[in-house]
Amino acid sequence: MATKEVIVKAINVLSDSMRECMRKHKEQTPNSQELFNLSITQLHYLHAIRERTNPTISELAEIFGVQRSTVTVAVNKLLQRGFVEKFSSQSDLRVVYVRLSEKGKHLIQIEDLGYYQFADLIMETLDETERKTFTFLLNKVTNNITRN
Amino acid sequence: MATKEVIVKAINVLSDSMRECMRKHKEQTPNSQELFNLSITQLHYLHAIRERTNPTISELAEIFGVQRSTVTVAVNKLLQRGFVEKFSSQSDLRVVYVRLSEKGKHLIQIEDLGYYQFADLIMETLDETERKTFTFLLNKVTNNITRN
DNA sequence: ACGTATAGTTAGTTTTATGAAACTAACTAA
DNA sequence: TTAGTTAGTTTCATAAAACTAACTATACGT
Repeated sequence: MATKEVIVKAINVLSDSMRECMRKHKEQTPNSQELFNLSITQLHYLHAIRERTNPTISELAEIFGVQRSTVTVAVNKLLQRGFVEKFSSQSDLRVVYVRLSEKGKHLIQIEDLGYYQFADLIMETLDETERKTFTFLLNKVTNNITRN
Repeated sequence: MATKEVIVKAINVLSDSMRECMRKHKEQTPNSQELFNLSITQLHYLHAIRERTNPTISELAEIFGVQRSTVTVAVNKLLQRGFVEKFSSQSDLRVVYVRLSEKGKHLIQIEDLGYYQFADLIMETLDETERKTFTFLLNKVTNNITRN
């Protein structure tokens, strides 16, 4: 099987499997109604906000390829529920920054536990040496992509 | 960095990067309006249908953890646009099977090209040996997960 | 043959996501 | 100071996705 095919297959299998895993995690978590009553899109926003330092509305619009108005609405919804905070730039009063609140950080941490479960699922296939190698390569790939 | 952290980071980085990559692919593809005027959810349905042989409505509802009525509506929408076909079981006339039409198969193939681009992005980080190792391990993981 | 269970559909509703257009406030350059 | 731009918001409209409840048609057990 060619390299590309392996990757495409892996993308399909792993993303299906992860969705399933996250769904189970959500079901198992207590108070999940309150915490997880967020759409996938809203979770994407929280992640994107966590990954950068204080993005602006326009940056988020750029990242997701949507209109600024869409971001305004989405962020305001997260604001109402206390997951994020907004604050103005001092040098340019038009600009609005967004960051996670403590509650938002906490939520994402709980969500990460689902990722951990999935990570376990992946790792239980491999022996100790393979695990090290896999982790090393994954890390290399990840770092490279982050750097663009 | 611990194994789990590497994986969680990789999930975040890779899924962000892939979303971005698929968006670009979509923009670059001609006739994308007609072909890709599908939501992410609808694409998930097409993938799920491709991965199995002739799932029923109830099976799809189980897979996605939604009501059967939701699946009926989603599948009918795909049916109207000619991406899937429905046909009844011969042994139980209540049961409806779903499969991809030729047009649906074609669509997914085009979408796979986006995955290929992403695969390229991943692979360009690694040298020949690393690539082989990475592919081998990924294949092992994937096969194991598929087998449940 | 009758009653119940199952597979799927239909109707109606709610929530979320999105875009377009009109708007305010703030900044920039001439 | 005036004209134009930029950042963000608000309002309005629409579509997708999900649910519940009521329904049809089929299957099955007794």
